[in-house]
This record gives sequence, C-alpha cells and structure tokens, in this order.
Amino acid sequence: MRIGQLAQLAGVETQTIRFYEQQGLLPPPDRQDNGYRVYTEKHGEGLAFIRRCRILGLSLAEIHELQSYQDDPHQPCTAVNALLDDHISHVRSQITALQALEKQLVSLRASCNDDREVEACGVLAGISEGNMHQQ
Amino acid sequence: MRIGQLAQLAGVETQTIRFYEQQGLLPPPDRQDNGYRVYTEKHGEGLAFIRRCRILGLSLAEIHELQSYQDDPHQPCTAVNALLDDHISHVRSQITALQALEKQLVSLRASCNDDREVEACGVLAGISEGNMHQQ
DNA sequence: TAAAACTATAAAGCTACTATAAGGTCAATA
DNA sequence: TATTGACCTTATAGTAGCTTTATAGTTTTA
Ligand SMILES: [Zn+2]
Ligand SMILES: [Zn+2]
Ligand SMILES: [Zn+2]
Ligand SMILES: [Zn+2]
Repeated sequence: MRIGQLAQLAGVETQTIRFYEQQGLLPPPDRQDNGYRVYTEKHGEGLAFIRRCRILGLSLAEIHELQSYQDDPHQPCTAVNALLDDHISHVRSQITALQALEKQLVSLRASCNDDREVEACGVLAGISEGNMHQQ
Repeated sequence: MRIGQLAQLAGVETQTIRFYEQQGLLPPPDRQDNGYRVYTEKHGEGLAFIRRCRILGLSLAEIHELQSYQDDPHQPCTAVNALLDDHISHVRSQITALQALEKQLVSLRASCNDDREVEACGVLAGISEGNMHQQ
C-alpha cells in the first residue's frame, strides 16, 4: 500500500503521514526501488491510533509516551491511566478558563447596544478603561 | 520613556513591544540619537489596549480590526459589536467542543482501573478499538 | 507520446510570542 | 581610565501540529 492509499483510508493528507514518520510516531516503512514508501496493515493501525489520540486532544508528546507504554505490554498500566487523568485535568482547566472568559465577554458586550458611534461604543470603552475584573 | 520602562508598566517583555510594532499594532516611536526607542503616554495606552484585548482572547488580527474602527470614530459601532459577538461564539464553540471531549475522556478513563497490565489496559484498548462516538 | 496523477525532499508559513546571539550605549565605579 | 553592569539594538530560531509551496522524479492514463 502506498502513501496516498493509506492517507485516504485514515482520512489525512499524505504530508501528515510523512510528518508523523519524521516525528517518530510512525515507524519508517520499507521503500520500493523508486523510493516510494510501502505500508502494511500495522502502519494503518498505528496511524489510526494516532488520529484517535489527536481527536481526544492528546499532544504528539503524549501520544509518544503512550506508544512507549505499548512497547512494554507487561508493565502495570498505572502510567497510562495517569496520563489520561492529567489530560482530563488539562481539558477541565481550559474549560474553566474559557467559561470565565465568556462571562467577561458577555458583560462587555452588554455595555453596548448598536446604533452608537465608535466614539461612544461601550465595548471599546470597556476595553480601554480596563475595568475588567481579572481572573 | 524607553522600552524597558514601558515594558515594566505594561507587564510585558521588551521583545513583545518590538513584536507588536513589527506587526503594526503599535506605531513606531521616535528614536533617540543612539537609536533607542522613545515612547509617549499614547503608546502606553495603546499597549494597554492590546494587552486587555489579548486577555480577552482576541487575536492580533481582531485587535488590528478594532484599531481600524477606532481610527474612524464617527462610524456606527456595529462592526465592533459584531466582532465581539463573533468572538463570543468562537469561545462558546470551544467550550462546547471541550465539554464533549471531557465526556469522552472520562468515559474512556472509567474503562480502566489501575493494577492492570498495559496489555489489558482499558484506556489503550478503548483508543485502539476506536469505539469513540465522534463529535 | 504526452498529459495527469502520484511520489519524493526540503523549506517556508501559520500564531503569538519567547529565547538566543552578537553587539552598541551609557552611568557609575575602582 | 578601564571596566563592570544595565540597558538598548537587530537578526535569527524555536515553540505545536500541521499546511503550503517549490522543485523534481515516477507511474498511470488517454
Ligand atoms: Zn494533555
Ligand atoms: Zn458598540
Ligand atoms: Zn476571536
Ligand atoms: Zn489502564
């Protein structure tokens, strides 16, 4: 299987596959005489794993870490679970931060109705005057 | 006022100020004979405006847009308000996406207790098997 | 046979900075 | 006077995760 077909199966661009190889997330495949990469089903599974991790918001470094655990199947899986716990708290703190932000933005927006001149815009005034309760 | 003092007042690094100048967000200040930048209070206000926008999560492009509205103070402020509305919906959709993500991650995490081997880890199995209800 | 479609590598671009390098300027000190 | 230290200058590279572009070689199709 060549790179284009693998890309189509996985729903990614060919460059993304080469990028993952370069980053050490996909093992370098064999090459044909002309230099074309030849992929096996294993590569397909590896790529699918990476993509599902990315959909879950895991960084390439976190994926790399998961892969290193997979290479040692008889270790306890504590580290895997811990990685996920950490990631969940990443996500939760992002949510919290964004919710606080949303509140600020909504209150800022409420300080202006349309049909004003820029000079009198409540939004711009709110930003300029800096009466933003931080954090 | 030189760059270091302005930086301290605004709570940013000097490089950040030069960066904003380079990006066209801060007007190029006058220079002393030795080439040092000399800032006025106007620059301080401009920088404070940018920083408050950044705290609100606005991109440099959005800030640039806001500045262009400020240059035309007698226009109606509809566009300003619209920009903020757009940004609020950016933030809201990020929140929604992250909340969905959190759900997936929590359910994935629940599929494993500690004290298993990596081979039998419910988390890794959950990712590998791809039984993730997308979006 | 010639164009279309595919593959290859290398390098730049994206965001919003941050960090590093290599050097010039200035006031105070030894 | 020489030197230290704090400040300033520009230019360049690094961060994350790709995407885009450039340039070129190969295979497939019309
Ligand atoms: Zn994470
Ligand atoms: Zn307004
Ligand atoms: Zn926005
Ligand atoms: Zn586990």
